[in-house]
Amino acid sequence: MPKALDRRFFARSVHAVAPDLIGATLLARGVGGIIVEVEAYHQTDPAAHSYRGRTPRNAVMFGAPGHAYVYRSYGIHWCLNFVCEPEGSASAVLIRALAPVGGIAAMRRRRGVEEERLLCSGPGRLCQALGITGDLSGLALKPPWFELRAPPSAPEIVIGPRIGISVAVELPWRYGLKGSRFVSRPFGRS
DNA sequence: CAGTGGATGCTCT
DNA sequence: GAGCATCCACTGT
Repeated sequence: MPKALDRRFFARSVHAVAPDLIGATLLARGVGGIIVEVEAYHQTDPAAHSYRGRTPRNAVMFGAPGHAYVYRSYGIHWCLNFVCEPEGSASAVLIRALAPVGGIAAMRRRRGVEEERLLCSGPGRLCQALGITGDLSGLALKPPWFELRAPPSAPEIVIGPRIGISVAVELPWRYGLKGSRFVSRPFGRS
C-alpha cells in the first residue's frame, strides 16, 4: 500500500482504504487525533448516498479522490467522509471516531463536554469537535485545511456491520481499532 | 444498562 | 411529505 496518505493512497478501493485509515492521524487546523473507527460506502451499495446517482448534495463523491465530502445529518450534525477510488466511482469512507490527541481544549469548548471519551466518539461529535462544517466539503485532504499522517505501525483491526443504516445492514464494512475506548459503539467479540 | 422519542433542516420523490 | 450514514435526555429496570 502507498505509504503517504496522498491522492494515490485514496485512489484505491474503499475496502482497502478504510482499514488502512485505522491508526492514522487526522488534524483539521491543528485539532484532531487518531482515527479509530470508519465505515466504507461504495457506489453499488444501497446505503451509499451515491447509490441513486449524482445529485447536488453528493456531487463531491463523484469527484477526485483525496477530497472531503461533508454532509448534514438529521438536520443537526455534520459528517465527514474521504472520497476514494478512481474519479467517478463515487465511493467514500465515513470517519466515525477519533482518539483525541491535539487541540483537546478547543474540542471541549466546541462540544461543551469535559469527558475526553465523548469528544470525538461518533461522526457528528467529531465534526463538532474539529469545527468541520459543510464549508469544508470538496476541499483536498491536505494543508491548510487538513493534515493526515500514516500509522506508525500496522494496528490490529476489528470489523463489523455498519451503524445507523436501514439497508445493506449485514455488510461488514465497519472497521475499528481493536481495544480502543474511543469507538462510537462496541464491536462484537473478537 | 436498555429502550424510546424529540430536535431539526435538508434532499429527493 | 417521507426519510434520514445522529445525538441527547429521559424513562424504566
